[in-house]
Amino acid sequence: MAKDGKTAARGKRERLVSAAVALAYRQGFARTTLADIAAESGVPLGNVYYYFKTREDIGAAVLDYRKDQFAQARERFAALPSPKERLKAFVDMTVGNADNVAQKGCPMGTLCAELLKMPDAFAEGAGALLTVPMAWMAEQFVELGYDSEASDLALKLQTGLQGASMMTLSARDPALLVREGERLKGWIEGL
Amino acid sequence: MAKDGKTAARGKRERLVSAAVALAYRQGFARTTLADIAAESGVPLGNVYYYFKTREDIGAAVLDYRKDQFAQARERFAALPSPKERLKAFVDMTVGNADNVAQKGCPMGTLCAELLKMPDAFAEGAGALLTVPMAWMAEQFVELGYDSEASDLALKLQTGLQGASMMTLSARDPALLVREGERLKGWIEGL
DNA sequence: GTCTATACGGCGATAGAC
DNA sequence: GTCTATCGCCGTATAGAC
Repeated sequence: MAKDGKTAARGKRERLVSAAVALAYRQGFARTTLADIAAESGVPLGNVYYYFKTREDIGAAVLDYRKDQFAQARERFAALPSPKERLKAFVDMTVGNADNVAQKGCPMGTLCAELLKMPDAFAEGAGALLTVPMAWMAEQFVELGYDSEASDLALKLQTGLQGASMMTLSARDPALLVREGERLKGWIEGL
Repeated sequence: MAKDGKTAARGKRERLVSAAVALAYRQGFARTTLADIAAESGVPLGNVYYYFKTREDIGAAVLDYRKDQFAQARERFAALPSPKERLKAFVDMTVGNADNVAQKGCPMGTLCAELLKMPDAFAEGAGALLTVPMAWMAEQFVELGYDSEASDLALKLQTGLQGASMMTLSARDPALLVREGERLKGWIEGL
């Protein structure tokens, strides 16, 4: 199956993006070279340019990957019966990554912070990594009947998760994020 | 006054560090070159190496500068009569920087996150940028009589500030940090 | 589509005159 | 202590054979 070039090409492109995402998360995008990405994905350096015209394009692909990651999670959460369960599932998703967060920070938050310090064209849209999930949270709170306060509550939840992620990273202690996650889930449950 | 070399040297060194700190805050340390720092401080490139053996040493100086910045704030806060006022002064310090935070994030938090992704030797001690202030907060809460919960309360405060800073950056809206700061000060006041 | 070889520029770092 | 000139490496990007 799928012996055609397009499929092979897509597979390689995906491997390149995966490698770039992993490396950008581990060591920051700025410090990630094309040689790093080529090595990690097993693609020869020169071939990278068949899939991406410039390094900047790879950065854009990394950003898109992370955005898509939330979009997919959002679809999974949509299957859950209540807004509270959906919100708690989001918290669980973050908490489930606690070990990584303690070493490399929140995948969305750290990428967002890094890209927003880059020249305008490149940074464009990086803020969405955190604001789009927050807007989704607000929708859930609306569904819970908190019309006027929905965006405040969403801000509070996303702030709590991001703050906890930052402190988890600085203290290098996953338990911290786990604990804050439990607290936030309790808060959601009690609303 | 101060015609001797040592003083001139110290002045130049300080200008170099100031430039490095500003550039690392604005565009990240990874993307900051020695040429950038030399240009911004008005020191010729070759002369930079009289003050710093390696680029890594400049990174260490930037980290030290930020650590010292808190140490100095801590001394100022010590003059305030009550723990609550000291804690609120800390919040005010962060909120007072809201316009910068909206563009470049928390000076401590973003540097901490960036350095902690670097090789071990370099990252060593970057976590202190957030954990040392948190430990100071805990001392204030102890003084308020919250012995057993002091570190939880400190974590909550620092988490709130860092989370608010991250969301302020991603939304590029200073008002967000101002609002969260007011909320946190109200919480402190009511303890 | 794939991969090797290489051009080109920029960056960290050094040499050495002043 | 100060500064110019420059070296060598590495990173992005391209040329061109297969």
